[in-house]
Amino acid sequence: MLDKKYHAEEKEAKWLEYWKENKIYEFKPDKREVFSIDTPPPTVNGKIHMGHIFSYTQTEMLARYKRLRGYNIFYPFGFDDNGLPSERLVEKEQGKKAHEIGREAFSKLCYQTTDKYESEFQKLFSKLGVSTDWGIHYKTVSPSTIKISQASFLDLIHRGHCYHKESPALWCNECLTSIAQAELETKTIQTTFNYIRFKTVETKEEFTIATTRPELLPAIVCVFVNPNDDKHKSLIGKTAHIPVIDVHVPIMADEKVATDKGTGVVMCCTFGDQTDIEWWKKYNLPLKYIFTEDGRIIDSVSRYGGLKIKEARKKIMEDLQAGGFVVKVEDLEHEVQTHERCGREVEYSVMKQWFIDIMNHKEDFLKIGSQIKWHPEYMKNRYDEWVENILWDWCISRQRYFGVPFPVWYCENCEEPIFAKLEDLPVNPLVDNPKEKCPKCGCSKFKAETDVMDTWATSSVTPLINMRYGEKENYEDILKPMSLRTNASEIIRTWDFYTIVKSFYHFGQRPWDHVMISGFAMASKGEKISKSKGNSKHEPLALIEQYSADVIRYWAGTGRLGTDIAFSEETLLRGKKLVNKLWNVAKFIEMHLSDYEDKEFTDFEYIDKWILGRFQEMEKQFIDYLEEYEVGLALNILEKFFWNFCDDYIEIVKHRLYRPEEFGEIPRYSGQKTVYTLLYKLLQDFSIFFPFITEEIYIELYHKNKSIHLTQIEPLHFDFSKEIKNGDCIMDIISRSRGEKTNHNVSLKTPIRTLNLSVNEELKDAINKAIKDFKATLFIENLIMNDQDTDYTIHKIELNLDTENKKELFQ
RNA sequence: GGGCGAUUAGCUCAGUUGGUUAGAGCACCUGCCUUACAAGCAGGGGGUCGUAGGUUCGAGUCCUACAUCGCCCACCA
Repeated sequence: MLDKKYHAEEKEAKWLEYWKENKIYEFKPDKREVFSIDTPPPTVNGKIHMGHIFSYTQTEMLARYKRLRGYNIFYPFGFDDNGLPSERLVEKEQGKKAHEIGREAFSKLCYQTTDKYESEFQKLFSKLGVSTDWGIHYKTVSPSTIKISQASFLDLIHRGHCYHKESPALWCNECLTSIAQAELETKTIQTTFNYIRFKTVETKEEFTIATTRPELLPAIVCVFVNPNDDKHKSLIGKTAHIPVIDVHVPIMADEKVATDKGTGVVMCCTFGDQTDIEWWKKYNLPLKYIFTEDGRIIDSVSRYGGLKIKEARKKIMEDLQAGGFVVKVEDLEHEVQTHERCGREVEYSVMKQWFIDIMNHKEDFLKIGSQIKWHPEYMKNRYDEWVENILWDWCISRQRYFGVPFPVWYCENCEEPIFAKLEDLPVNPLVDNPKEKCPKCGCSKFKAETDVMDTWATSSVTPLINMRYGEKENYEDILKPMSLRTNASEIIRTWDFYTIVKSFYHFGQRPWDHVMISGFAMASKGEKISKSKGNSKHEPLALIEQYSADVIRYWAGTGRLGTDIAFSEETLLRGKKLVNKLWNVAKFIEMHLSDYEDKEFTDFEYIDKWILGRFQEMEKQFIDYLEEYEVGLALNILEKFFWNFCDDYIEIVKHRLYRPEEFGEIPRYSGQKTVYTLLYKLLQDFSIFFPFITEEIYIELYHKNKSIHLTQIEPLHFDFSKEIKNGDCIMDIISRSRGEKTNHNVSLKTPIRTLNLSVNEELKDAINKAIKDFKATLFIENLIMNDQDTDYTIHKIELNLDTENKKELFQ
């Protein structure tokens, strides 16, 4: 017996335990086709908010759908715990920088901290009913992951797609590491645009350069003007004198100089921006690197050496002012590139870094991108745009501690890099040593590579981790490619792109068949959840306690794919009502199934055919939506059908279920069979969204299988199109008649003395077939039906307002 | 500046390939104790579908421009 009230907290805990014990979501290869999901390993950065719930739930629902369609689901969860995000978390918690703590101690703290947060994440996702197999979950710092990540690196080295080179790289002087282009975030800042007067050495001709970064004056290696710029043509070929710094540099011409920006004269520094690097390469300019790695001017620059970048900017401006070199200073709002992890403006550094070749294979990456089906389709543009516009090879080395070490040493004598052997992985070059002498010079002393890999270098191999790449017992056959990758749009350029890069290099093929892109959870409309604003007032665990996991899932499951969703108490309330209704209707149906035995039966009442037909129609659309990964739209139509089922159909069939002596045993059985069938199917469909309450009802009422989540959706195949059409008309008439009662402010049980209709032949036939249901539902005493060609016309609804009659009816 | 998306009732959102009177929930109003559910049921009011053009017999839906918002990218001279 179902309880009178559904107590979510108690039941949800019960079913979580049950699923775990019975290994309901365990992955075991068998004859079934595998549907594999590459779900984002969340960054373990300490904060769990509603956004996490949202982005994982839609994927989870898809896993449940595919499971119900007979697929063997491979759905491992992971945690992205290596790299800079974890380091920053630890530094924040400790109130100390990594280098102050020391490499080994710091790594230890990172492991401890990420473990702690991972268990919190796991707890949350479990509570949500995420149907992952926790037995195959992974971390991006475990020995087995490090091994795969290192193997991936070595494979790329051997295939010639990865190289070590001294080259300008983006540098963060807060995190003290190089970073990749994908880690940049644009920020708008207030600054000043400084117009500075220069002179040519030869003719003392004056010209002005506008710059936001006067502290780069000591790094100027060249001045550029546009060759077609009449105003500045005369400068070309002359020598510029840099004020205050007192250095001479050549003035050259380049098409890239825009005449309408600033003054049309540009200083080229090594390095101030991307264009500087291009010019540096193109014209083979000297290198004047003036910043230390922690963001100060190097000591060899006189007057400004040792100053922080911003201090130097201030001081040099003072000096320029004093010398009369400043023409004017304008306030300027402009955008700068910052490091997404810390917000610090990025600089450029020149040092040896490990790069993965991107620029030579852009066409291939675009081709692979188009072999993948993107949901929604327009998200593919984001990918294409990114690939088309990318400018740098992928820098994967980071001058940090907590990450996957490069399996590399360098010969102390000849600098030759020595790579670890595949069979020795994982290795830590700081601890382990090469087993052979340097093949080049025979030296046996080595320096370890101290850099670690960028976190994306590892998270880009999640398909390889999943398939246990390089292991004897692996899933390479089943997971090449995986079925589905899901993530939000912001990491198309990183996670999706890098995974495609690696898959292409390792296997020459796409990593997955489908990519599903979700939107973001917003704190409210137009307001992204952000830690700095602290606008995610709702703690996920508290919300689950308050509303139940099923209801939270309802919120997360609404809306269209790729579209942002606002946090909304109203939506939660709506979900709560829906869950409650499901419980109540199940109770009602249970009540009428005590003597029910399921058997073959085709002699359905007309109205039963109508609702079965309507369900079949709805479920077809429901499945179509889910096949397009439109979880929210599927839920939408299911919900709509369900309320109609309760309010319309159940109200009609009640009489038959309660009073077989009046309406007959067979019509009652027809009703029982209908509600038995439909509740089962509704539970299956709803189980995608509400795994807990549907399980509770299923086990109590059906229990044909160990769990509803192991059943299969088998679409109905009735041919009830006529019944659907005429049944809808009957429902219209019922609805209009009920309206008439309401408009008279009387109960719906008020009898109708006379209902006078004209109907077409087909509808007349339908009403006659459903006559008992029709009359009983509306309490019709007298039905008059005339003929007409069009569907129907209601001529008169005369209510019987006589209280005496009403009394009789209640008895 | 480039790309993509969004703009529909007071609020949160649906509206499939263009086809009668534009839908739902919440909120609001009016009724109804109806042998599952008052966390319910039956009704009602409320929308020039962002703006302006265009295509069409017909446009919320297709095209063009513009506006506003969001995301991604480029812009440090």
